[in-house]
Amino acid sequence: MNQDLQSVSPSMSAETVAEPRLLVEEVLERLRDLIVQGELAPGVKLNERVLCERLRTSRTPVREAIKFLASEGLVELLPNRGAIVTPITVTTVREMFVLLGALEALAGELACVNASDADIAEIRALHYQMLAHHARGELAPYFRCNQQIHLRLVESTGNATLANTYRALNGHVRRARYMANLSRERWDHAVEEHQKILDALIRRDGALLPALLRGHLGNKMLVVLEALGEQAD
Amino acid sequence: MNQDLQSVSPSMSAETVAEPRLLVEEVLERLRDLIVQGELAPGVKLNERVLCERLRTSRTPVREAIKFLASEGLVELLPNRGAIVTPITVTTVREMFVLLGALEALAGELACVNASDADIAEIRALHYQMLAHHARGELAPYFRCNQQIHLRLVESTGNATLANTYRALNGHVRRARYMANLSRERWDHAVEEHQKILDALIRRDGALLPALLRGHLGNKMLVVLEALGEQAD
DNA sequence: GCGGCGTATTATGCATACAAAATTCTCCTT
DNA sequence: AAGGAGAATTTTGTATGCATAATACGCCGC
Repeated sequence: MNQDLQSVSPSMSAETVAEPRLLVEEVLERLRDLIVQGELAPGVKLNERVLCERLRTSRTPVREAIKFLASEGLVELLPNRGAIVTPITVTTVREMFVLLGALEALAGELACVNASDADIAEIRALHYQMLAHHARGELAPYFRCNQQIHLRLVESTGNATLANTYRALNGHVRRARYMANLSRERWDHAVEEHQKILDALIRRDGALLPALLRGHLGNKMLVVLEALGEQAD
Repeated sequence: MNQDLQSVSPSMSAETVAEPRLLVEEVLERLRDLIVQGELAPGVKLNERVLCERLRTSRTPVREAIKFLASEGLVELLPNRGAIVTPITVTTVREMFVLLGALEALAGELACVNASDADIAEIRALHYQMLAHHARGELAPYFRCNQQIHLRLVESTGNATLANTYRALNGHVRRARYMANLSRERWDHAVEEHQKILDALIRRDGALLPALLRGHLGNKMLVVLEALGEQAD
């Protein structure tokens, strides 16, 4: 959904007039990172005064950013009692993965039709980069590539609304993922799935790709739910 | 996404202590209605002072509500220039319907598994009520029933995340719909589709229902795009 | 009459002030 | 010592103040 406050397009020209970014945007981005990366853990209370000191602003931008994040679902508003980081429950994780599965399946279908050859080439490059990290056992970089691939795929559909919705949901799920202690076996399996996904995309197989993606997401869900220490169904 | 600020659960007991609603909530709800119902037309500037007078508050709650709606996508923030009601373009309408189609398809699939018999009975009742309005040519009540049916279907999946995402997107689309000047022919056709949808739901036909819903949404899209005065592809 | 420049006005963004609600702490009772 | 009433403190929600960016207006030249 949110279209403005996050696309900052960090232009690299030396003479950018340094468009003075709005404070709310700054705070919003920073808060979101803190939450997604788990530094502000699920369930913790957001104390405005503390956040103000940490972010060096007054309460106004902080409060406005919190409202934004509330709509995004990353924080929950408790009337007269401020806000907390939205707790992660087995139920919501499961719900979100089901939804993400459907979104990625749609993305796969659309990508087969709408993605440019350049889009696919870029995803292919990311895929091989990811394989390298897998081979070296570099988990964090692997995850980054992985995320990039999925995001690029969704973006290659040309459907910005889809991409925005995906990003928002993905933010939530990523919070849960940092605990996902991938076994080598599962990891290898995920990589295999990615290979099939890439192949289907290159062949623009609009029937197969959605199914592969949905299955892939289903497996991701199992991993995360396992990490949450709960039986998945 | 947004889970708190809209579920107000208007308890009907005579002795509800009248929990003093937060002003932001009030403003948020009111603003959202104004936008969804088109009273604040797409593209118009949101002047804080004017809104404050209209809603009898200070700027703070208004500004916070606007941030919330920005994340929801109903308004766009223009740095240093306030906010406008998100314009409706052919592109975004098309994008949203594609997305809605996938969401409802997913909902159909899940509903066939998870919906209770009571859920289905309720949808069935709404369906017949809708038929009545159709027979009498009562367009507005027809639309209300229609909305209700789709919403109930999505809710009957038991996937709250899905339902929230659906609601947000649907809000956008509804803004475009008030212009949809349904021809009798198209109207009849839509009703036929709804009949098939209901039948498939009752039979819990998890293979057919998603396809029907997706097709139905596709047709809705055509109607709306037509009304937007633009060729759909 | 039209266009452009400089000023006046307005609107926005951020900070702060104030009131009410929630929380914490204290101290008393049992 | 545990529990609870009540005051003190903190925190939130809302209003307002102030600085700056954007806009509107008027004036002048052409």
